[in-house]
Amino acid sequence: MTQNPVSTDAGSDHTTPGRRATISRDDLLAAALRLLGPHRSVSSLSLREVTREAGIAPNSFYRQFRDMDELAVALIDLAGRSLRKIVGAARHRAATDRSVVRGSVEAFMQQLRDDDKLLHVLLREGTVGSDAFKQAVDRELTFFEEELRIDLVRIAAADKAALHEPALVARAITRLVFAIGATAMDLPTERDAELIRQLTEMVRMIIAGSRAVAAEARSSTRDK
Amino acid sequence: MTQNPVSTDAGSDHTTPGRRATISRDDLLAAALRLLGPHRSVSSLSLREVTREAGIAPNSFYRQFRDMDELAVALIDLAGRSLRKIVGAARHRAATDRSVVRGSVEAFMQQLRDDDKLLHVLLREGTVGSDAFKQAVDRELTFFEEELRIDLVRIAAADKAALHEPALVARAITRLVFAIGATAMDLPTERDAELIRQLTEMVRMIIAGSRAVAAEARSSTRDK
DNA sequence: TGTACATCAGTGAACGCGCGTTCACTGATGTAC
DNA sequence: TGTACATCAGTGAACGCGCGTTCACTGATGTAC
Repeated sequence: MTQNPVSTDAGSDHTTPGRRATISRDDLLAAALRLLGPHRSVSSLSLREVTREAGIAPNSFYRQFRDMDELAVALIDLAGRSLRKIVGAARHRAATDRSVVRGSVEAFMQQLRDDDKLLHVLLREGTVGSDAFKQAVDRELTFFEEELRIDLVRIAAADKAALHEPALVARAITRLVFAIGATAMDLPTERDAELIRQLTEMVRMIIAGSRAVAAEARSSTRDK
Repeated sequence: MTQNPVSTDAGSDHTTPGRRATISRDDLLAAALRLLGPHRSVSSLSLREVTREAGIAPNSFYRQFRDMDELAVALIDLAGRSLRKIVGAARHRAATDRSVVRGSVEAFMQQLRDDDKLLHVLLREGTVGSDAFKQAVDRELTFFEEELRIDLVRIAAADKAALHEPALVARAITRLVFAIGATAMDLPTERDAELIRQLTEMVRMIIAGSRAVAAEARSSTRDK
């Protein structure tokens, strides 16, 4: 299991007089993460469970968060930041390579298999929960899309192969990879290779489709 | 709000001596559906809530289902059957038309906007819940993929435009539409037109990409 | 048709449990002088 | 440096609540004769 640092400085340590702080927001976030797994989702965690795991009294929770929903949102922010860092690194590492797509997909699956709880949260909990929670998840997905879009445009320019609506391509890829990734969490590891192949193929099809549409649009404009 | 018939004959009405049956499995399923909405998911429903809504005593629940999980799975079966019927009809209606893709996407969104609770269930609850529940959702998605695959092959044959890995194409389209659809549930209706456009474009890109890859593979084989 | 009986769908009451939240508190830490 | 004081992070106990589940029951329905 990957050790998640949870060093988000979420509490904005203002140095005011008279304080102790033996327990921090991060401690609670870390405790919540420890409780998560294939069979425990954020929405099923109780306040008392988290404080029990963190080793503090239930009411101490309120010193850090208004309620569990606020903790859940903080968890999503954390997860998004963590994942973008990882996949971003993988993408730039592979950028010199020919196979950016496969490299990124592999990095993604690897992270999934390392049992990254943060990734689990982001992948599977986007559709259930409070509005604030759902918005937090959507925000992270949008960040992802934007980074991917920039990469796509860059690569397209380098390859001299224009893309049709790169923003849409980025969105489609992101949502698809996340959707398939979410189901992958419950599958045995033996299926990973096949899943990577399928995901890679899907992403390539989307990009090829975008190029085809772009080429088609260009030629039809020329025809006019 | 669409009136959902819930006439699944789920209880297998065996005519044994001495029975009454003033309440049925379907009554409980209907009650559960009534409670669902944008802010209530199946996993957050309690047994007592459902029986309250159905107007029976809490313990009567056990005459129909072992527990809430069994009810949730029954709900998924119902939802899958309902949605496949609707989209299947839309697809065949549009099959004569040129725009199968757009027609299907529109039918899908229309159903979503009719506040079809069954659709909500299927779209958004696939990743949280018991194993049995998740498997039920996955089963329905797989049915969907298979029907779509058959349609794709049929259309490709008619158009004389071969597809690369139609099964993968069907899977990508299904998962993508469901993922985007799930987020659409929370958006205001004004965004629908834009969403339909995006979804249609995405699906077309996937299909175009599949054709492009197929064409490329064919030409490279010919080159050999 | 009428009567005695068996079945079992649905009930009312009760259980123990974990929950979120509140309250007044305590005692270590940091500050002022 | 030493002392008195203010702050406030964390606490222990208690609350009322809705939950899932159990139990022995009741009374309408269908069956046998």
